[in-house]
Order: sequence, then C-alpha cells, then structure tokens
Amino acid sequence: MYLCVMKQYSLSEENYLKTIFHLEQIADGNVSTNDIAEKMETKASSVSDMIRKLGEKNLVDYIKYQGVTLTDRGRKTALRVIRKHRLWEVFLVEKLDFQWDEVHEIAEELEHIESEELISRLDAYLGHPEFDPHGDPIPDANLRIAKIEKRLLSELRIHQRGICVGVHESDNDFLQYLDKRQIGIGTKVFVEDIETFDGSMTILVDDNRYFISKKIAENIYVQIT
Amino acid sequence: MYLCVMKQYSLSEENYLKTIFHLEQIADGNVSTNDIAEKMETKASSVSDMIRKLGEKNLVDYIKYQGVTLTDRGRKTALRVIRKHRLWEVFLVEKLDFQWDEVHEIAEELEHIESEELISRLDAYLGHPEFDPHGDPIPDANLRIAKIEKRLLSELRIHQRGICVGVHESDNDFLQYLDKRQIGIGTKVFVEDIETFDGSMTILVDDNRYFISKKIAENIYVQIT
DNA sequence: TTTGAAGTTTAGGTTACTCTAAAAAAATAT
DNA sequence: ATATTTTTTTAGAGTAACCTAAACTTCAAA
Ligand SMILES: [Mn+2]
Ligand SMILES: [Mn+2]
Ligand SMILES: [Mn+2]
Ligand SMILES: [Mn+2]
Repeated sequence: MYLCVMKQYSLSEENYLKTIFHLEQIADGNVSTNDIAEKMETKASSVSDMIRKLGEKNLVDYIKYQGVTLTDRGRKTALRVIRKHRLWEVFLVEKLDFQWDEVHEIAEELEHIESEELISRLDAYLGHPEFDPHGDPIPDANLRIAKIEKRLLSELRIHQRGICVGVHESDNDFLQYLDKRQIGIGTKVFVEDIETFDGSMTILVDDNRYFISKKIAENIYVQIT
Repeated sequence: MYLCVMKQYSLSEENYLKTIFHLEQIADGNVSTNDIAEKMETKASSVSDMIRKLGEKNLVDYIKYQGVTLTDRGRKTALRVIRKHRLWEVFLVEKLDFQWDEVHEIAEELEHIESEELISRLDAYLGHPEFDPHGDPIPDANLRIAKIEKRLLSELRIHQRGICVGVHESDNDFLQYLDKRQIGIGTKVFVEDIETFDGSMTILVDDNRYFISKKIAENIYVQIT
C-alpha cells in the first residue's frame, strides 16, 4: 500500500482555507466573501477569484452569491495548517524563549513548510502539546481538535471567578496590554464590578485591581471556577 | 538611530543568489547563465530574465553575455540564506533526530523564513554551531564564514590518511551510500590502493575495506592527517 | 412591491516568474 | 578568415495572485 503524498496547496490557498475555517467557527451558516476579504485584508474581487478556484478543487462548497462552506477535504487541509501554526508557536515560546506576543507572525510563515515528517517529529519533540501559547487547542496527528468549554470574560456576572484559558484576537498590542498587567493563560480573575452603562469591568488579578473596557473583556476567554 | 529592516527578497531571488554564490566558489571568473540554469534546473532564458533583475537591484554585477558576479550586497544576502539553511539543518539533525540525508529539502524551505530574531535565537539554542551536518561551515551573525583547508579524497596519494570533514554533493543517494558504509563527518580513512587506470580507490574505514569509484572519491572532503 | 444600498462577481489590467522559439553574440573548428 | 556550433538574450505567451472599475444579485426599507 502506498501513502500518496500529493502536491500541496499554495501558500495563498492555505491562508484562505485557514481563514474560512476560523470564520466558520463564529458565523452560523456560510462564510461570506466580504468577511473573508476583511479578515485577510484583501479585496472582495480577489476573494471571489480564489473561492471559485477552491470550489473547483473541491476544498469548499460554493454557490455564487451564497458564500462558502469547507468540504471535508478543505477542513482537513485547514486543520493541518492550524496544527503546524500552533506547534511552531509552542516551539518558539518553549524552546526559543519568545514572548507569546512575538510568535504569531513567524508562525504565519512556518505553517506553510511542507513536510509531514517534520511536523510529526516537532510534535514529539515538544511532548505532544495540547494547547498553543495563546490557549488555543492544537489538532492532533489525526486532526482531531479539543473543544474546551470557555466563555468570554465579558459574559461573566458580577462576583464570578474564572481562570484565563485563552485570548480571542492575538493582536500584538492586546497581548502586550495583558503582559503589562501580568494576565496570561492560567491567571485567576475575579469580577468585582460591572458598569451597566458600557459593560466595562473592575477585575481583581492577584493583588491588583484593574479597570478594563468591554472590548478587552470580549477578547479574554475564561473557564468559570 | 533606526535599524531599517527592509522588505526582503523573494524566494526566487534568494535561491538565485545562493546558487550564484556556490558557483562563484568553484568557477574562477564570472558565473555563466548556463551554469546557473543547469544548477537550478531551469531554462537559460529564465536565468537571463532574473539576472537582469538582480542587476537592477544591485545584487549582481552583470554585463550582457559576460555572466555575473555577486556584489557585496548580493553576497551578504546569499550568506544570510546559507546561514539559515545550515542552522536549520543542524536543528533538524540535532534536535529532531533526522538523518543527514533527510534534511536538505526541508532546509531548502526553512531557509526563506524571514526573521532575524528567529535565526539569532535558533543559533543560540543550537550553541552557535560552526558546521552543518554535512561538514559545511555556518556563517556567523556577521556573515563571516570559516575557511577550512580540505581536499577531495580523490586528491590523496597512496597510503595517505585523512579525516572526513565534508561532502561535495549532498545528493540523497550519495549520502545514503556513505551511511551504509558508516562513513560520516569525523570518519578516519586510509588510502590502501589507487587504480591508475580509472582513479578508483581501495580504502580502509575502521576494519572494513571498500572499493570506491573516482566519482565517489571526488565527492568526499578530507583533512590529511 | 418597488427601489436603493450592500454585497458579490466579472472584466480587464499588473506583476512576478516561468516557458518555447527565434534572434543575436561569442566561441570554436576548419 | 569564414563557417559552424554553442551560449545567451529577446520576443511572445501562460499562470497565479492581486488590483480597480463596472455590472450584476440580493435583501431590506420605504
Ligand atoms: Mn500563513
Ligand atoms: Mn496561537
Ligand atoms: Mn530555497
Ligand atoms: Mn548542508
């Protein structure tokens, strides 16, 4: 029996699939052209071109004007890229001592390196990690991905406690904001007060009291404890 | 003062510069279009296009019909890529337990990842290695590259001894040929006999006697001891 | 139910890189 | 010195990925 490792998809195709995967997690139905364009910082017309091509390659189901859904093949390809991205992020933080806010861009390039053997050895070398430095689950070799029950900090009610398990956006500025306040994966948070007017919160982290906007609270995932 | 890290060169440009660098080491004068085409397995017309472009970018000195030479800028760029290639090869062998014949292709991709910080941390993580798994010297952070005095095994005379310090071609089949005979970097070799007719050799390696063709002997570098 | 705005696709163009075929220059042989 | 071969460049064309502008759908407000 021969395991046929066929020619891989282009860097661009992989980035599109990854983006569509992430948008599918949020949106309920099909993913729209405009949403993809916005997330990828490109033009809707370019997206149209690409999803037509992805459709022809059976990576997405696409009906004109109706947006796209990943096919099984497309989803698997996306998950493979995400697995590589997150494993490389772990490598950069654990082995090369990068900060969690410095690794995203580099992983964005490394995720396209094309060798099954490489990624399986890297996985083993890192001890088969289950989460990346931002708390996101890493698909295993069979592309199965853990679903952890987490909620946005903004969904917590007053006087509830939680443990930070991840962030929503991995924007550099945001991650540095958290670093400065010593908030990271595993940090315990207590909601002292919520401003009903704008949804901003007063939270306790260790011995510090922080006042955070709703936008910040909507980007931190916690497990309620 | 601002260290301007400008947009890097394309994957294709980097590969051309690297190839030209390697050809310059061998050839005396300018590097010819055809030589580049052959090494890169592409057409002379494509090479012509590219070297014109590299010339415009001041990466090579180019006079039509006269071939090219790297400029300082071009040589530095080539050395940066070679440094990355060889450091990644060390990583793959030392940390991920790849064999020396398995790493070239993967490094060929990794060498284009674009982050000074990444490569300087990788360098430190590996303990600032001086040679890659094939015995080739790794340019340091200032792009200075060690020149080791080495000769081809085929240049040795009868009854001379040497230590294997590198290989010329890194062809997979060739490296596997060496592996099978337990010949690697550091292996001690004794030239027992040389066939004057075809230049083939009988050599002693540990307790084994091998009969090798001139072509093989021309691909093994040794330091005479 | 019309109509306008928003969303999406198509048409046509650009750039980077590649190719084949033909033309031009250089090197080699006679 | 001239003719032939080899090397190199140019001309013209294709593909992937992107763009702007124009045309076309869809959907929701009036
Ligand atoms: Mn990417
Ligand atoms: Mn991440
Ligand atoms: Mn390369
Ligand atoms: Mn090497």
